[in-house]
Amino acid sequence: MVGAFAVLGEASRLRILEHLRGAECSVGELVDRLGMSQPAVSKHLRVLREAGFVSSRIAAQQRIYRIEPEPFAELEHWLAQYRRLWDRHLDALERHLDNQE
Amino acid sequence: MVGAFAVLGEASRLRILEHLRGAECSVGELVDRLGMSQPAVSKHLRVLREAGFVSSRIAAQQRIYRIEPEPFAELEHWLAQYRRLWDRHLDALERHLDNQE
DNA sequence: CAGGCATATAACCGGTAGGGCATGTTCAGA
DNA sequence: TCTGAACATGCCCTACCGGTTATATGCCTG
Repeated sequence: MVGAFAVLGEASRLRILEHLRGAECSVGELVDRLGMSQPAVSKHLRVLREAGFVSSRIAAQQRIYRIEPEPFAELEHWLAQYRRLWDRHLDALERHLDNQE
Repeated sequence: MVGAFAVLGEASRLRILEHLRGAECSVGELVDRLGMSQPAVSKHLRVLREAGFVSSRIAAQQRIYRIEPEPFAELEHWLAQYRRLWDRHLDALERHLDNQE
């Protein structure tokens, strides 16, 4: 879990994810949009890929990257442990639903 | 936003939050539970405090720390931008499982 | 008010992460 | 098969981060 946060705790990587959120993207397009060197972008993409946030497919000479949903689902699950802190109403609702069963 | 993730991208700080999730806690109690030096714990608490994840009140010679909900709400909000990605994923998974039957 | 406890801060150090440059690798097209 | 495009990787350097030790601060207690 800490690994996922460490991956997201980097401005360039967050920007990459925001770009990929709209549509999948080649490395070159990301380089243009981020104004960073191509090796730097590739390194970040590698980190994101090894953490499962993105995957790539090969199209000719290009690598097309896209977002993968699983790590986000894990974040959601982690966050749920803390949700009752700021949404006690939802917590009460959960107890209500539990009692329904 | 990236700041919040950077704060969470550290094992000791996540452990601190998990301890505080159950109940508020003094620095000394955290030192005992984490098996770390007191200055290290204080440094992490400072980072967490400046990021808004925790707040402290003074009780005699002790500082009692507790979780603050706002940053978690911001995480929730950030995650919502990506939620539809894994909602679709879950939908696809369900359809896949349905087809299995 | 002196002493001790709980915590914060300072100074320092070793590891590591991010950036750039140079280079390797793969593939399309002439 | 040769060339160039697109991307990955290796290497180096610098900056920052987390940890420890030592010290400062603030508050109870005798």
